[in-house]
Amino acid sequence: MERFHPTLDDVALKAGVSRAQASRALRGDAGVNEAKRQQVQKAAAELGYRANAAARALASNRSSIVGVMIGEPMNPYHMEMASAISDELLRRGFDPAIQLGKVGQDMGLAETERLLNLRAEGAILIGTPHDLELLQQICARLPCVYLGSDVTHLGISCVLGDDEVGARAATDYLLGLGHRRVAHITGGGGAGAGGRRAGYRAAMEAAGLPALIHEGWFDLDGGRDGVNALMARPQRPTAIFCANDRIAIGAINQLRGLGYRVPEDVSVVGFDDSLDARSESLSLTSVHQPSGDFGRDTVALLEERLRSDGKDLPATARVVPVTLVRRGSSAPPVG
Amino acid sequence: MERFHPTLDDVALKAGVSRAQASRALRGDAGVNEAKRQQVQKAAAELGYRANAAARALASNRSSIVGVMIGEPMNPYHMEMASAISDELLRRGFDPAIQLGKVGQDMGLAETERLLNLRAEGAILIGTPHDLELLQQICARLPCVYLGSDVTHLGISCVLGDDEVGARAATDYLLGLGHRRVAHITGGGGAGAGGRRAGYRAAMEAAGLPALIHEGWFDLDGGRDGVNALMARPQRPTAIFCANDRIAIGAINQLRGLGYRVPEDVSVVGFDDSLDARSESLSLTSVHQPSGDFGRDTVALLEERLRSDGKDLPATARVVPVTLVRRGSSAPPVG
DNA sequence: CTGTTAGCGCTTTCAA
DNA sequence: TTGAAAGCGCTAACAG
Repeated sequence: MERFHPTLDDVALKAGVSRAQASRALRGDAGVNEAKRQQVQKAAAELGYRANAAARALASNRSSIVGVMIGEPMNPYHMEMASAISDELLRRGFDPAIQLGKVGQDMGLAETERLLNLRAEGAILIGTPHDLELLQQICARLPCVYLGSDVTHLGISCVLGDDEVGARAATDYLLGLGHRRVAHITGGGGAGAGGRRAGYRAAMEAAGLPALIHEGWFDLDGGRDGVNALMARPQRPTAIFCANDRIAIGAINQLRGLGYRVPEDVSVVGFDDSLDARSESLSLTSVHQPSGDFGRDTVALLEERLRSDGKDLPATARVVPVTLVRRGSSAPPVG
Repeated sequence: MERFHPTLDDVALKAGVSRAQASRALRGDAGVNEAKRQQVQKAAAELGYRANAAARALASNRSSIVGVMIGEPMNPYHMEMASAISDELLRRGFDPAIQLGKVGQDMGLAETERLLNLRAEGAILIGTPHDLELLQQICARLPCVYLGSDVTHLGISCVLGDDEVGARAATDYLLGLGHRRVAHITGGGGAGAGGRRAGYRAAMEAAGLPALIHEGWFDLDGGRDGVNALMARPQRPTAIFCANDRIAIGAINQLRGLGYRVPEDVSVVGFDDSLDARSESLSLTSVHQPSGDFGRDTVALLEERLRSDGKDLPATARVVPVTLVRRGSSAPPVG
């Protein structure tokens, strides 16, 4: 239970330099005799010195803290993003303050308050809040980058996957396999749902086929309801493009429950390429959103805004390329 | 972008009291004239004052930070626990420092270092690390409570569900429905897997039936492989008790993919009662582990240890009662 | 009940 | 390249 923590003075004393020099040496400041730097580092290591984050923040007036608000912690893909972002923040010397959202509830002012108390330098918002009013209130108090959809029209910088291109690729792929009745279960008003709907629409239109849309929502039950509705139509689809993997998983489950085989009777394609999609159990064809790239871009964008300090940069949207990954849940139609 | 932050001096000045009194008033210390307290609070509110967490930590020598290490962020049930714990910490005035584990990788010294830098008062470990050596190293440096299985023999306090009773209840329930060939897909060496295996064994033995165990692991693919193996046996099971919901989901999916109906041909029961289990899509019968209770017990246990300060309390195990929730994935056997 | 006085452990001028 | 000195914003004795 490391109760005693050596201070910088202890290190300085042991290394035979002043506290100021010890501080510089440890932080890699220029202007320190290389030999002394070694001495200081050695002394620090021997004492098991670890800088007190609070003292450092107070003295330097820089907390290094960046809030990470996770809208849906129960959505594994959100967590994959969060994980990538957290790693990237750490790599760049920031200290992530992760906040977990509640089911069916936007994150909001309470979380922002906490970040303000911590003197967070900025925040990254993963698909939350949905409420744009709230989003603007948060962004007015803290430099933010929003992840999931384009909100530049609100003056907010963001990073998003190329939803439209991804959706179009998925739909075109199904059409290319020979499917004609390709349906789409949407993510309703969720982050990215709009672009995916548009991409699907565009692909169907280009093929001269009618769009077959069921308005759903980003969850298992969205997929289940979508399948129930779509398969009850006189003209049953032979392929379904789902707005995310969770919908796709719910859809496959329901299809199989109804006695349809996947992919023999119905092909299913998802979006996100989450860990579950990649599992053998599902082997879900899906649009891959590279979480690593999202992490890097998001942090880079935030850092840029942080560095620009006061000067209001125009809101930027970074669009991350996405790619279709073909797996076992899709095949040409039979007959 | 709230660049300016009023300090306690600003508040004190405005309220016409000393800084010390302002501090006491704001923190709810006893020994402050009630009228003055009001004044101070009013002044603070008007100025938009928010205490600087770093300064407070430095001066009081109490960070209020508690680390929360999440072993499998991509496991929604882990996140449900984490969410409950985070809420409870906040409620009790702690500041959760959430750390996300990587797939297939224990959390370890690097994360501990970070907590030590933050001068965290303690840590809560959710199902990580698996490596007991590592676990002990972490707990030697920071007051910890482990969540998921009994590790009191290592001198570490922990909170866990009543795995054995839960597993027994699930198995007895299936037996009570009339099933004779009840199989179990285990969680391998994962947290809680041992108790669940034992509970299943005990129930089968009490019924005078042979145990039908497939050693799996806590993931979708564990369920898939388990089903493939079990359904290939000459004596196919008519019911499967899975060591967690993820296994159950993989199992159901695979069963349906193979053409079996659930629950008509095979009943499936899970463990955890995660959000997904409760969804209509799955309607999974499962052993409910109340995340709220886990959160409260875990934080209470940690707080107790924190208060006891130096005096080494003996390691305690808090066992949380669990209950079976019957849903659509289980039914009496046909024929 | 209240104010004064010291720091907490670090960074950062400012001179040397 | 170095050290001395002055705080960062707050809490916690200690007197009144």
